[in-house]
Order: sequence, then C-alpha cells, then structure tokens
Amino acid sequence: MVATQRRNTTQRAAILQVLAGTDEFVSAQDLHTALRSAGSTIGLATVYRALQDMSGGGDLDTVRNQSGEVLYRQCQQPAHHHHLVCRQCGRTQEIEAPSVEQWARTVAAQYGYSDINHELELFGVCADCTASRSPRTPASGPSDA
Amino acid sequence: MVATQRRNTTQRAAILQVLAGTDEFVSAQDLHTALRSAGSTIGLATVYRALQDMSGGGDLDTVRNQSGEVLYRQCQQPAHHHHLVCRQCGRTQEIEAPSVEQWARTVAAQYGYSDINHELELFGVCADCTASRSPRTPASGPSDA
DNA sequence: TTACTTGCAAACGGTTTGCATCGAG
DNA sequence: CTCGATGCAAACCGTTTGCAAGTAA
Repeated sequence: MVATQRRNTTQRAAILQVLAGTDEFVSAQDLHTALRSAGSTIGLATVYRALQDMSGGGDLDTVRNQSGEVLYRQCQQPAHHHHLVCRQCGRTQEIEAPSVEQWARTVAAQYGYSDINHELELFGVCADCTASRSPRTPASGPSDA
Repeated sequence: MVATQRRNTTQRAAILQVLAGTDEFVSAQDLHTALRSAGSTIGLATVYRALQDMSGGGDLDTVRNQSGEVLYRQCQQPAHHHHLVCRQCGRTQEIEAPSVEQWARTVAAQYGYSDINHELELFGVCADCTASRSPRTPASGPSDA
C-alpha cells in the first residue's frame, strides 16, 4: 500500500489515452464501453480500479452527476474549477469561480473548519436545448432557490 | 402529476415527525431504522417514496454525502442555502452563499444557459475533530485550489 | 521469480419497482 | 367503493471484492 508501485500496463495506458482524447467527464461504465468497442478486452473492475488509483493520485478530476454516478476527467490544470452542465444534452462548460474559493475559506474559518474543499456544479439548460423545447421543463425540479 | 393528492397516512406522519425532531441530515435507511426501532412496521420502500415525494414537493432539503448516499432534512427556510459538512464527524452547518446565486446566474447567462440551479457544498474538518486529530488528513484530496 | 494486475463473476449497498393488499377520502 | 399508499421481495445499477491466471519488473 505504498501507492507508488503502479505498474504500467496496457489497460492503464488505454484508459489514459481515452481520457486524454476528451474534454468531457466520463463515467467508468462509459469508459469501459468505449474501450470494449475499441477492441480492448479490459474488464469493468479494472477500469474502476485504475480510475480510483488515478483520481486518488490526483491525476483525475471527479464529479458526481445528479444520479449519483461518479465521472472522471483528466485534470491538467492546477487551478480548481467547476462545471456548467446542461441537464438536457449533457454538454459541459468549464467555468471558474475565483470568488467562491475565497468565500469557502472565509466561511469555513468562521465556523472553525479546516482542510476545506468544496463541490460546486451548475446545472441548467443550454441555449440549443432551450431553443428546441418549450421554456417549461417540469422534468425534476427546476425550482432553484 | 398534480402533486396535491398526497394522502395523509400514519407512515408519512411518522416520517415527518422524525424529521421535525432533528436538525441533522438523515438517510432514508437511518430514518427507516429509527422508525422500526420506534415500533413502526413501515417499509423501506415507503420511506423512500415518501422522502422523494416530500423533497420533490420542496418540503425537504437533500444533499448527497461523499459516499453517494442521499440525505434528507426538513427545510423550512425559503432561501436556498448550502452546507458545511465535517468530513470526520458529519456535523452539518447551514450556510448561505448569496453571491453564489448571483454569480451562478451571471455565468449561466454568459454561456446561454437558462433554468439554472446549482449544488454547492463545503467539506472540511470541524474544530472539534481538528483538535482531536493530527492536522494531516490525506483522506481523499484536501488539495483545494 | 515475485507480487502487482487483470478479468470474470459474485457480492454489495443504496434505491426503485411490481404486485397484492390496505386504507384514506 | 376507489384509487392512492403500503410492505415485501425481487430487480436495478453503479461500484467493489474474491480469486485464479497473467504479466511487468
């Protein structure tokens, strides 16, 4: 459990390659399906294990979508950022929230909390989807604040 | 889907009662266990269904803990708010993020997104836990940014 | 050769659903 | 009496784990 004896296997490389080729967040399942479609015989468990290793090692960014699934994405930028996700087509926009970082630290300090991190995701309907649908989206609960 | 033909059953009342008696977020499972312990013969499915109805109707506040479990809590304040959760003891502090609401709207508009809502949770280690432990918590990824 | 990795399948844990029965209105 | 609500058990779904075989180092 030294966390530093990761072997360089074909599977791991394949996963990294897929991740390197996309800007989107992908689920372990999607990744597995993609790899399988691409001819790999990689197992689901392997994908999960690799993804965990990588994110644990700080090489991947993770988010949990609204249905509770964990999504992974290559994280090359040092700056912490957030996402604006279209509830309808899944399109993802990378956004920054500089003031939030500041705010988080302040509020945390206020309550005596330390070792802070935060999760912030915006969900909405993108322009395209808004255009091709009636403004009303009784789907789940558009009722924000 | 008129959301107004909810029947006033014993089970529903019991759930509300438990929720009314606590300030903490509770999981459906915990709620079920509590009710059972209290003598009720309520089923897990019923708890889930009721909780969903209630949160869908805006009567409950929900958060997803880091292990993916959904937690419910009675929400009486009209204002949208967020939480500061202790990663170690689970203690939850209700916080407000007025500027975030504003920011979310702005950013969303910027990208042409509408019907926006956001999820923002702060995770950290509360004062008590910080005191009773070494400052290092290599748990997941304290590396904020 | 060593022992980490892999793939498979079974196990898990939370949540949802089908269905016959119960009970509020 | 009706139709929504309930309880149970089985189904789901994403994720994890046990294990024997494969393979990087």
